[in-house]
Amino acid sequence: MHSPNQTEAPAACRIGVVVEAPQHSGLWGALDYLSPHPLPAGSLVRVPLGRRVVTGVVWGEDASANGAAAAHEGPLKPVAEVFDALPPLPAAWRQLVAFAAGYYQRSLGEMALMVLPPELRQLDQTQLQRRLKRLDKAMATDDAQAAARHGSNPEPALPELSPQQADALARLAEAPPQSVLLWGSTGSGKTEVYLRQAQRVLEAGRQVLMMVPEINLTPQLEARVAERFAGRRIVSLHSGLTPAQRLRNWLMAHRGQADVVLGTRLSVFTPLPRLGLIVVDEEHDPSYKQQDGARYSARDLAVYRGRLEGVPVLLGSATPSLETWFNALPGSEGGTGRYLRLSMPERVGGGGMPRVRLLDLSRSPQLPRGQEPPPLSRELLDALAERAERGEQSLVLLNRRGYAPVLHCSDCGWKSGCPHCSAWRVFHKVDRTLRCHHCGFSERVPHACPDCGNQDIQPVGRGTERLEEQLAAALPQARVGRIDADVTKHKGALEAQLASVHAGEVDVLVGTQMVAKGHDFRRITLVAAVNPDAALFASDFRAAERQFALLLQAAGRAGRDADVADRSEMWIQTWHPTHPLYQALVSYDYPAFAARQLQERASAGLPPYASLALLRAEGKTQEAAQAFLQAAIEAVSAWAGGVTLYPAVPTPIQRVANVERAQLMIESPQRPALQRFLTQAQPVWLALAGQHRRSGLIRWAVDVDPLSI
DNA sequence: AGCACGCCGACT
DNA sequence: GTCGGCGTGCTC
Repeated sequence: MHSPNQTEAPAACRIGVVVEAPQHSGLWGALDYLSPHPLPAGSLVRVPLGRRVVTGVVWGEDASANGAAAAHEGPLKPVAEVFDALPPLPAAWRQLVAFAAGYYQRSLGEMALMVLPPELRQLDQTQLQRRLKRLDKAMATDDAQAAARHGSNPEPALPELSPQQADALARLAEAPPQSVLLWGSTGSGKTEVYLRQAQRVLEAGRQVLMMVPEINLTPQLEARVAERFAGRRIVSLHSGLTPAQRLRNWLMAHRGQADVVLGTRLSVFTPLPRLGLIVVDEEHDPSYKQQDGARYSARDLAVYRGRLEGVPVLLGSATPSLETWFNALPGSEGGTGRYLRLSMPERVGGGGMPRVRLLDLSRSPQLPRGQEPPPLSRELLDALAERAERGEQSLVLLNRRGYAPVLHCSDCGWKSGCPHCSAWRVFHKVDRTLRCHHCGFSERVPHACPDCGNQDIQPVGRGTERLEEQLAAALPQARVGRIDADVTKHKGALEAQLASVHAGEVDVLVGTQMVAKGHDFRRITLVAAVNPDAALFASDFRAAERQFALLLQAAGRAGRDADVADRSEMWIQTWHPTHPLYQALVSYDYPAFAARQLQERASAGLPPYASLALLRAEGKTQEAAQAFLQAAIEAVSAWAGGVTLYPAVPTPIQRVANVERAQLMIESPQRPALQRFLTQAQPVWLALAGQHRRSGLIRWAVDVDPLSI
C-alpha cells in the first residue's frame, strides 16, 4: 500500500509488548506490534489497543506465561511511542514479574503493569520527561545541601552490639548469599542487625530493600533508618503516598539514585539496579499477602528474588511463619534446611520477657456478675488498679472493634443482621450506629426492636468500646484510653493518642491487635489478653499460629526497659489454661509450639507439607457460584492427577454486599504438580466462566497459597 | 478491564 | 422520532 507521507522503509521489527489486560480477557502473554527499530526488552512504550492507547512493557521473546504463544495473524499496529528517557526495566525485574504471573495464575500484562507506579501508566513521554527533569533538579539541590551539612554532622554513635547480635552479624558476613531466618525475640535487637548488615551493603555501593508489613505502624523504624543513614538517599514506597511521590521514589530506586527503599509488600517489585540485600521484617505478618487481585506473597517473592539476583534475604521474626520455620529447620530436625537460621533469644539490656500468667476463668471470682459480656476477673481489675497507682501502664487487648458485636431483642429474638451480608452489624456506641464491618453499611441504632417494637434491645458480647467503658467504671481512679481502627481513621488521631500514652497520660490502654505490633511503649508493665480463646477453636488451620504470634508480640510490649522488665507480666484470661498454645506461651517455647503445629499439619496434609490453592467464585446466588465450581471440577477431573479437588462450599462469610461467595480447595503434596494443574485448568475455567456468566456468576479467581481457607 | 456495537423502553 | 439501559464480544 502506498503511503505518500512515509518516505522511509515501512516498520520492520515485530515487538512483543505486554499490556494491562486481566486474565479473563483471554490475553495471556504479549501482543505483537511493529517498530522501525528493534527495542530493548524492558522498554516502556505506548501502544494502540482497540480504540485507546495504553502503556505497555516490551517483553522480547517467549512471553507466553500461560498457554501457547501462537503468532498473531493479520496486520500489526505500530508502537505509538517509546519512553526512551527511562532505562529499560532490567531482566531480573522481568523474570520476577513473569514468575509471579505464572505462579499466582495471572496474566503477564496484568502483573507487569500492576506493579508499576500507577502514575507511570497515566503519563505520556513528554510528561514523563518533565517529571524526570524536575527530579534531577531537586536531587542536585539536595546533594548540595547534603554536602554543606556533611562537615558539621558527626557520624551517629552506633549502639554497642550484644554478643548474640555480633555473632549473628559475623555469621552473616561469612555466609553465601541465601535466605536467612533471623529468629530473635521481641527486644532482641533485630533492627540493629538489619541496619549493620545494610551498612555493609551500602558501603559496597549497593542498594537495600527493606520491607515492613504496614508502614504507618512502624514510624519508629523509618526514623531509625533515616537517622542511621543520614548521608544516604532513603525513599519509601507504599500505598499511602500520593501518586506523584510514589512515582518519584520509584524512579529514584529504578535509576539507582536511592540507596535504601523502605516499603510495604508492593515494594518487592521495585527495580533496583544495584540490589545487595533484601530485609523482610516481621516475615510472618499476614499483610505480606495481597488479598485481592493478584494474590501474591511479597515474602515468598522476596525469597525468589534473592535467589534470582544472588542477594541475601534476611527474614526477621520472633514467631516465624511455619513455612519459614520449616525451611530454617535442619534436615536432622525434620525441616528442609534451605535457610540459614540465626537465633537471638535474649533481649538487649538483659531484661527478660514478662512472666506469662494464665488466669483460669472457671476458677477466679468474676466481675461484673451476669451472663453478658464475658467476665473480667477481679484479679485482673486489681492488678490494673495497682499498676495505675504505681504510675505504670497496662495494655488490655481485645481483638474486636465497636461496643458490642451484635444487638439482640429478648422478646422476639431479632438480631442486628446486615441486610446485605451474612454477618451481624456491630453496635458502635460512640456515634450510635449499627455498622457492618464487611460492606460498611451503617444505620442509626433503632430505639426499639424493628420487628416487634420492644424497647428493650440489648448489646450482646463486648468490643473495645465497651471494654473501655467497663474498665473506666471499674477503675475510677485510672485514666483509660483506647486505640483501634475506629480511633485511627481520623487523621492524626493515632499520633495524638500514642503521644499521650508516651507522655504518661493514660494508665490503661485498650486496643486491638494494631497496638500489639511494633509500638515501643516504655512504661507498660502489664499486658492482658481478655478474650483470646476464640482462636483456639477456629476452623482456619492457621488461626493458632496467628494467635501465638499475636500474643507473643503483645507480650513483647511489656517491660521494654530493663529496669521494669523483672516485674512485667502478660496475663491471659482463659477457660482453657491447659491448652498447648498457652502452655507453650508460658515458657516462651516457640520451637515446641511450632513442632506441635508442624506435626498436626503433616498429619492433616496441610502447608508446609502440601501446597494449596483456592478456586473462588462470586455469584448473584449461592447456587450460581457453586454451579460454576461444580462444573469447574467436572471439567478437569479427568486429568487432575496428583491433585485433590475438594467439594465446593460457601465461604465462611457467605454473602458480602449482596454477592454470594463459594470456594473449593485444591491440594497437592507436590507444588510443581499443583502449578502444572492450575496452568492447564485456567483456560478451561475461563471458557466455562463465560458460559456461567448468564446464569449468575459474577467473578472468579484462583488464590495460590491462601492464608486462610 | 475498557470500550465498542446492538437491540428494546420513556422522554425532549 | 431520539437518549440510554446493560448484554455480548474484542483488543496485536
